Amino acid sequence: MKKNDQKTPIFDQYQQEVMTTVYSVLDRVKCEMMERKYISKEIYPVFRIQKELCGIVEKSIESPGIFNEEFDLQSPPAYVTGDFAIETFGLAKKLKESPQTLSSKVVDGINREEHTEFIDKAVAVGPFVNVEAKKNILYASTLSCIATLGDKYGESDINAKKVVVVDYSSPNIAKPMGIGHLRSTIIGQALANLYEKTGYSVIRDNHLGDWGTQFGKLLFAYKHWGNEEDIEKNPIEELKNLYVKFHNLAKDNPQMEDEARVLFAKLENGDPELTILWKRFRDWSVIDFEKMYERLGINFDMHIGESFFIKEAEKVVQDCLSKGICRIDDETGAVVVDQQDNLPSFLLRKQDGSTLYISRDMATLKFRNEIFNPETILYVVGSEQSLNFKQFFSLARRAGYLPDSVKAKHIDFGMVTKEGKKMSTRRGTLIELNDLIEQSVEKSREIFSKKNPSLIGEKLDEIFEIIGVGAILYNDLHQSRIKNISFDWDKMLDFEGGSATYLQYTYVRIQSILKKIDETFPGESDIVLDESNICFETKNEFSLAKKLMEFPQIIAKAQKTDSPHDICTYLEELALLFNSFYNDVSILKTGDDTLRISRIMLSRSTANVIKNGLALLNIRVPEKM
RNA sequence: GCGCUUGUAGCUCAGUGGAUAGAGCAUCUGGUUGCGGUCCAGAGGGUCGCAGGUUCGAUUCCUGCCAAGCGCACCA
Repeated sequence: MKKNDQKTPIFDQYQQEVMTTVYSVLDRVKCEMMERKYISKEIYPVFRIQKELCGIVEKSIESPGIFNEEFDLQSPPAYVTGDFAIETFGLAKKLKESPQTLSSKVVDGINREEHTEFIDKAVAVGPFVNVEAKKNILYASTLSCIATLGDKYGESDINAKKVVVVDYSSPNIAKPMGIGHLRSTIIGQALANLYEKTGYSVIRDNHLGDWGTQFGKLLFAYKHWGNEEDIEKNPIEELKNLYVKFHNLAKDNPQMEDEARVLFAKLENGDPELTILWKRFRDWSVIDFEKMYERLGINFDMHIGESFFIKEAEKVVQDCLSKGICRIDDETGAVVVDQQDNLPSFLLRKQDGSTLYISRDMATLKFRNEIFNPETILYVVGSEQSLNFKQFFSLARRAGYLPDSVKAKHIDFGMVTKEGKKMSTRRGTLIELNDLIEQSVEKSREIFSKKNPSLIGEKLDEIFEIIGVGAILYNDLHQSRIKNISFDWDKMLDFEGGSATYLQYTYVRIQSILKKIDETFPGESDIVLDESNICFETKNEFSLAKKLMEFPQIIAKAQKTDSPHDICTYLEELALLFNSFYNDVSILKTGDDTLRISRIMLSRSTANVIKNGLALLNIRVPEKM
């Protein structure tokens, strides 16, 4: 079918708007590359210790560079004395020596070293080396580092000057956004934050599902049952009703699907009337989505969407045909990509000539590479699409749209299920995001106004909003991505144990302590002691500081493995350690001035890290609750 | 039928080629006249789905099987 390139003025105007946004994002990224002040990895005690220990170990076994920069700082099990542990099995294999020989060599090397910054001494236990740190140095430099960096503690330059495009949320415009798209939105935003904090310049792209056969369906429904008045009043609700009505009737009238496809093909050929309608649907939806994004604290650089790429998608098909990696099917006339790399064959263009998801995605990929030159592209999309992404990446590599230098990752995640079944618009089991947020916020209002009746004032609504929204975000992020989440109102709104609320509460409690301190010892809550004066007394205090020290490393690992839930696990452990410390000693009653102020610094550092950690997950902390 | 993912404590989930597999909830015991108990400490509870294999060592890697979920061209 011959393409009609005469788009309506509306479409042209829309394309120009998109390009304006794209170039402003590009400017921002270029600027960032030149001017961003990165926090050097080298200033963090955790990385300095790692480097020091690695150096000594390599020296003591006379094998410089053997770790190849992959030396991991591990902690020994709880029942073993020692701050760090090294196991020599791996080395033994590489060097063809016995683990025991190596561990005693390493221990000798460590104990022989005189001018160390953090490392004190070591003992060998069979194949293990248990290392003791200079505890006071580790403790003081960690607290001092946090006090200096504040909100920036944890950021690093590990991935400085690299660009990542994160493609996430990507709701379909013809449908209301439900809890399924929430996962992509939340995970994508957390990953974008993680990448940014390790040095990446991040481009956040909401690749709207604003094209495709579902628009044919919506146009069909609108033409048959659409009521202007109702739509004006409540556009999103009415569009949803139309969509559901279509599906209900199409079950018994399969020809409706064909008619919808015809309408979509007309739209793709630039039918002016349909284009105007399409643009209206799109605008309404975007406005509606924006409200939700704002509430969840999600921010995108652009909402380009698939519709932008339809012309280029056709060129992609032509290009692939000329490169001989796909063919026109003799019988149907559709464009087919044959079985390759053990992947089943699939279509690149429909029989009626209109584009498909994968051809538009190919064009999108080409565009992103040409304009932004990214090091990595993340596609945050549910795992039910994993076959599609394998086909897409395989085709893109063969077509030369995805050079080996560019990493493309499908960040997959499990579904949100209800009673073991996927929730969907069609089944009517979809829970809408608005309802979810409302209910969560209401629940937090209910619980906290009862628990803490003294909580009054104008900021109350904001506090409940922070708690309610935090509970939703955390519920989604605290378990590993890949697993299905079974949807359960009670669990989602459970504010106990391993929840955002527990972490927020710990933060608030620290703020309260600091306030109390200022009443008794005015001005002490924000004193920063000189490193040489910072001290501690109990084991709990040290364990807490050691945990605080690990934070930058945890961020690096969470980014590297695309696992926001590592941050959750870490924060829960941290909060537990703080609560132990809190239970153990009274800061207010600490008589010794430097010890008391050190403890205040420790508490403030903990609050700081909880805040920074939750911020990575897009969760805010209230000042009271 | 083929492919992908998952299977760890009663429940929800972490974790790992190596030292005695961990949290939260639930159950039981103890602490607290507090810096906000939405806390802390402790106990019980596990053949890490089953069976083989690789390895000095496997819950982790490989193979087979069982169970659940998802996917397998004109949807996205």
